[in-house]
Amino acid sequence: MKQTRNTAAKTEILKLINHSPVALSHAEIQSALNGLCDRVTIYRVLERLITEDEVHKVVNLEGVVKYASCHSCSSEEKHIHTHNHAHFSCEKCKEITCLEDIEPSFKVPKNYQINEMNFTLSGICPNCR
Amino acid sequence: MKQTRNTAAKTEILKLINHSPVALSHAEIQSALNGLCDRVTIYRVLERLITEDEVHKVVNLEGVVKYASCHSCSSEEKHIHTHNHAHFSCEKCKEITCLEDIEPSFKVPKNYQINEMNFTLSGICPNCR
DNA sequence: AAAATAACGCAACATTGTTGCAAATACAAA
DNA sequence: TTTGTATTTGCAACAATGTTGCGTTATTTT
Repeated sequence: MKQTRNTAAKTEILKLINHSPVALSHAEIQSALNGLCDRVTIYRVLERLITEDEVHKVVNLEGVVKYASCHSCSSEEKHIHTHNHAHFSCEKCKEITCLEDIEPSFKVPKNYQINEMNFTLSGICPNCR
Repeated sequence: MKQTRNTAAKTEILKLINHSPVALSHAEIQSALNGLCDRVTIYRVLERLITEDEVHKVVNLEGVVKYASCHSCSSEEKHIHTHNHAHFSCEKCKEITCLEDIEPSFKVPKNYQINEMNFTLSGICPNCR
């Protein structure tokens, strides 16, 4: 197993994501970092944070990739880490928030092996009404 | 209201999507068309087909945008057209299929106005097992 | 047939994401 | 503290995807 190191970039990016109530895009992280590190480094740090289960990736209805913290996921079960909670994508402010307490139920179709799910609702968030 | 015309490109693209059991990406459509029209035209035709409710857009877990036909959506209710059915995204063959008969249920959170949903399950499809 | 308008092709550009490689650095061990 | 080494970084270059402007072509209406 490859050892992973703590660097300024990683610390700052994780802090940003953890302190944000909404999921952040790569572009948003980059401009928030204000030139702290290279564009490419951000991609690589995000990749690392995902494999370390510190962060998860969400895609909104338009296909924009965003990153959110995993503070809702208990650390004890990180080895079976999944992100099977719903997300909300606001059509107005384009923000993505985690809806932790909504657990959708559905009938599993035969012959399909389900490993992950992406359940994103979109519309207008409380702030934009 | 802007008038819309039937062109060779539009006819062929719609035929492709309607005859495909899986959702198609822009790249897949382009190579299937074999140079019938320009890359940009495909984007514009797809846009048109979406506003005409002939086609809908799906995004898989990796953020790849695909297009699927709307034959499952009854034409009478096109003015209240939504695509609230689930999709399945195979991790192996990367194909997206519509799971028409799965209607997920969930508790609607307060203060959120929900207009659309994207419910994508991913894993291994019957063909890849 | 002429006028109006929708669709197209092309070129140019923007954004997002990836890869290779040499230089910088974090961190454990001496 | 210094040293050794694997990890991380920056840079440059590239690929894929999507958008826009504009002059030309095609379709529809009158």
